[in-house]
Amino acid sequence: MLFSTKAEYGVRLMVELGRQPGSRPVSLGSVAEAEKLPLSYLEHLVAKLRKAGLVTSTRGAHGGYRLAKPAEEITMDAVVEALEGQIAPMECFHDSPEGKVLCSHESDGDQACSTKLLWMRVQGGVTKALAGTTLAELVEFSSHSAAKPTATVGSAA
Amino acid sequence: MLFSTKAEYGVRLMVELGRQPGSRPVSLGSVAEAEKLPLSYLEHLVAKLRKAGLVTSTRGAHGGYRLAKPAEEITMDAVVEALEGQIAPMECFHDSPEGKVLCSHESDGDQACSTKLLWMRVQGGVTKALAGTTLAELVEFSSHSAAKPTATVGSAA
DNA sequence: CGGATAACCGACCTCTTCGGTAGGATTTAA
DNA sequence: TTAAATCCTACCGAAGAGGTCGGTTATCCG
Repeated sequence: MLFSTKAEYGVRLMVELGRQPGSRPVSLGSVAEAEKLPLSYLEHLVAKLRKAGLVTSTRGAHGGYRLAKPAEEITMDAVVEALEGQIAPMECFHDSPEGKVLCSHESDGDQACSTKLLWMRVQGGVTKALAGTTLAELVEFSSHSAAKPTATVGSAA
Repeated sequence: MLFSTKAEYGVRLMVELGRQPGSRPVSLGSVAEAEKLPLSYLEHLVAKLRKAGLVTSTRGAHGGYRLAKPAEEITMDAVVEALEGQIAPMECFHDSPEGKVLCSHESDGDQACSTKLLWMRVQGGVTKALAGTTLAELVEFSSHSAAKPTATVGSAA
């Protein structure tokens, strides 16, 4: 599998937030209820999203989460990266400070390692797909066919 | 990480085989030597490649492995899939017998789950990148810049 | 024939991550 | 002041990653 359920659950969480009018915060409990996901696990995931500046939180009773930006401005590369960590096809891949792609096998001189071409293309394909998809698209897409349960704004359960 | 070192090592192994003239089999030992990879681990990987019909083996002294097809006809989606298993962005994704993409969250009716659009695009990007790259390209690419150690055809060490 | 070489095979082992639980502390609206 | 919510840290079982090891079989060469 390319990604774990962290990305899956996290994206669903974001979509759920994206469904809401936007003014009132949505409690994690209601999201967990709507998506049938374990609340305590979602807490871990939403923490990453918050640290990445994708959602904001308000504590206390009637608190909850809401999107930090309009859904049209949230691209999925940021979401997935917040949840899964840096998107690289392979261990040895990492972005250098100057934005270049490095492969740690190239330490001996700057000769290309035989797999670099391949992983570059793969990474390109993935980031293009992720960066080219906005949260708004997913919200729209999922609300089409679905009489899906939506998180209620009030208290859960 | 999208892929593990299984794909990395396996691809390097294939490239190493691709460098050879083609008639004589290359021993795993010499590949391990050239790429500085553990021989016993490579054995597991090459077994998968063999079962997938990508390499053929000849046993006994002066035995070894060679490509089952010319490098131009080997695309990397087959290689990576043989090593890593089915290429799917997410646990819930699997190809149905008829070639359709399924998402197990859709069991209740055929309504789209909110993440399907995203994962479809990601998978498309990956498979396009993999299927669009041949082993021959990688062999060519790696031999350009490199005074890389090549597996000797004879005995290792 | 008898080594030596190498492919084959399966059991095992350690370490990390995944997916999730538990318990508590803190903030805030009613 | 109490209930609802976020926040935080620790833990835990299962699974996979990345190897290692020992042995078996097949084949060439002298």
